Order: sequence, then structure tokens, then C-alpha cells
Amino acid sequence: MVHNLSSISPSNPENLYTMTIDDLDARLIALLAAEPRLGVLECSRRLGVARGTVQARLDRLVAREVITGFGPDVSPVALGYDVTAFITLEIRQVAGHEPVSDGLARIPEVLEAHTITGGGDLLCRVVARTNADLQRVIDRIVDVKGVLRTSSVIALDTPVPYRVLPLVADVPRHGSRST
Amino acid sequence: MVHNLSSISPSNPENLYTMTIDDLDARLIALLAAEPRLGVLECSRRLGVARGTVQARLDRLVAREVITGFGPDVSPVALGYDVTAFITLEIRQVAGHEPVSDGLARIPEVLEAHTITGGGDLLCRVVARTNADLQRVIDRIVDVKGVLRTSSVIALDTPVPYRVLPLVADVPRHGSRST
DNA sequence: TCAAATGGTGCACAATTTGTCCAGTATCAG
DNA sequence: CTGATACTGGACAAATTGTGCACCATTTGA
Repeated sequence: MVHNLSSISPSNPENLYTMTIDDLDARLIALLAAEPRLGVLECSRRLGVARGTVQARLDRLVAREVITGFGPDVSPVALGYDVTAFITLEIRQVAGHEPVSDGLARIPEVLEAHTITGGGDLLCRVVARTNADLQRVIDRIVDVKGVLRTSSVIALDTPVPYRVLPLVADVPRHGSRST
Repeated sequence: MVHNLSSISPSNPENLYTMTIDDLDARLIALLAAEPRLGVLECSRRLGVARGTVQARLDRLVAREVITGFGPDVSPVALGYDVTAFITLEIRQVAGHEPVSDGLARIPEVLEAHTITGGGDLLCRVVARTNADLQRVIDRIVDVKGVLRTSSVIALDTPVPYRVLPLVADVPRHGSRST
């Protein structure tokens, strides 16, 4: 039986039932999150299971897209982008979101963008090298066709950096098969 | 007042000198981002440099915290958390941010939190399993001592998923040493 | 109740990769 | 000129990976 990763589609309705993770899965993810450079063999040792098991679990997690990738996580700050801001865009609704999204995607400093409830709004996270530089970035955003208005807040500090681990530890699981 | 933000240390004087990256660095990061499972040896082949060079570059990037880690990237959606929301918190200023931040950090569904300009405000990203579940999460947030009011927007779609690569490609670099 | 399917264990083997060494060379700064 | 730094190319042992196999336990369904 060959592992055919593509055979398990993320949008496959079948997966709606398999969207929970095992206790072993959770431990594996936590372990990898703590020490990402660990190999499969070392993981199996730490978790006290067979190597093949870890390999299979990992393959499955990746196939199901519970794990979507393995970094590298690049720090914008380390690249000199010290300013982070959240910008709400009011856009012209008639044209739809796509043209605006496309325009935003072309701006490197736009790290992510979401359509949100309310009006025809978008929320995006941007970074800039300085406050002055932020103005340049905002100008670029305003220049995107379809953008009517922007309103930005600057992030001063990040008391809770992005994380998913608590979620993993908290997820309702299938009965632990690993008993 | 010391947060665990040491992962990004913009004030570290060391970084002031090392905040730019090489052309080779950029190519390496891009390569790793595209195919994160690649080993050092394979990278060296693809980049056309010696293995030791790649190893040294990687070590340096990690040491400088340009690369802060290597996943795994876990998808909340795959875990059943289909709803993402951005919640702005108005907090009681007298007590400072920490008590609130600590409270937020204890809620698994709070994926990140930032202090932002304006009043005594926090912006956080939360996930929930359903809209109804979001109410529960919001309730938990409101229960955090020091939180006066919340205002949430739900993310409907994510036309630009989080990314840093365009930034890497765009960073002003030192003259390419590798020439 | 039996048989198939599924998932885990242990083992084994070849191929690859890693972790380190090293010597030689080129470039840059003082 | 000299030292410091960075890259190359090669070498080696040790470790890891990819893969296949036989076997056992549990679950499922006929």
C-alpha cells in the first residue's frame, strides 16, 4: 500500500469525520512544535512508539492538512520591519473583493488580508520599517483600485504571539487508541 | 513588564548590524519556504553552493532570529475551528495590560493578541468551532478581569493568507557577497 | 463467530544525509 | 602586508530515512 498523499483531499467530505486528532497526534504535534528539527526516529523514541507509527501519523496529519507545512518562520522584525499595523479597508462593493485582494497581494508589506463582516470591508495586517514607512505602505494600499478609505491601528506590543499549541492540546479527541 | 517577546528582540543591538540579508540568504529562505522538508545537502545542490555554506547560512539566520523556527504549521480549520474573528478589547487602563494579557493567554482560542494605539485597547485574533461557539469564547474574554468591552468582526474569507515571502524577496540587501 | 481491515510493533537493509573535520583560495579592512 | 572572514571541495564515521516484511491486537461487519 503506497502512500498517496493526494488521495486524501482536504475538502473530501469523508474527512469531516476525521477532523479530530488523536492523543498521540497531539503529543506528536506538541513535540514537533517544541523541537521542530527533530527527525522521525527521534520523535518515535521520545513518544515511546515505533518509528513506522510516527511516520504514518505524520503522513496522515500532513495529508489531512492538519499540518500545512514546516516553516521556516521568518521574523519581519529581524528583517527590519519593526512596525506592525492592522488596517481596515472600506472598499467599493460593486466590483467585489477580488480586484482589491489582488492589488493587496501585490504589496509585499501586506502580510495577510481577510474579508470581514460589515459593509464591504477588509482587514489586513501590514508591516513597515518605520512609522514613516508605514505611511508609504498605506499610500500604496489606498492606491489600490476599489479602496475607498482606510483606518489603521498600530500594534505596539504583542503580549500573546501567534500560537496554536493550546488549541491542539484542547481539541476534543477520538478515544485514545494508543492505550 | 518583561514579556516573553524575546523571540523578537528589535532592541538587541546585535541585530542592528545583522538586520539585512544576503541575496543567497533570500534564495535559501525562499527555497526552504517552498519545500520545507529539504535537507541541507539538497539545498546546497539547488542553490549551487557548497553544503558547508548552506549550513553556515542557516545557522546564522537562526542565530540572528531571522528564522525563528521551523513549524509545524497547524491549521485551526483542520482541527474544526472554522470561525476566525478579530476582537478589539477596551480594557481598564489603571491596571495595565499584563493582567489582561495573562488572562487572554489562558484562553486557547486566543491565537494572538496585540496592544494597539488608542485608548487602552487590545486587538486579538480568536478562533471558534462555530458562530455559537464564538459567543462562548467572547464570554470567556469578557470574563477576563480588566476587560470592559469587546467589539468583534468575523473573518469571512482570507484572500491573502499569512505570508512573509514577498517581504524576503523585497528586503534591501547587502551587496551580494556570493558573486 | 469468523474473516477482513486497520493500525501498531520490531526488525532489517541499502541509500542518503548529517556532523565534523581539513586544507586551499579569495576578498576585504586595517 | 597581514589577519579575519567566507566559500569550496573533499573526506569520514555515525545517524537517519525510505522501504519492505512478518506478526499481533482490535474493530467491523457479514
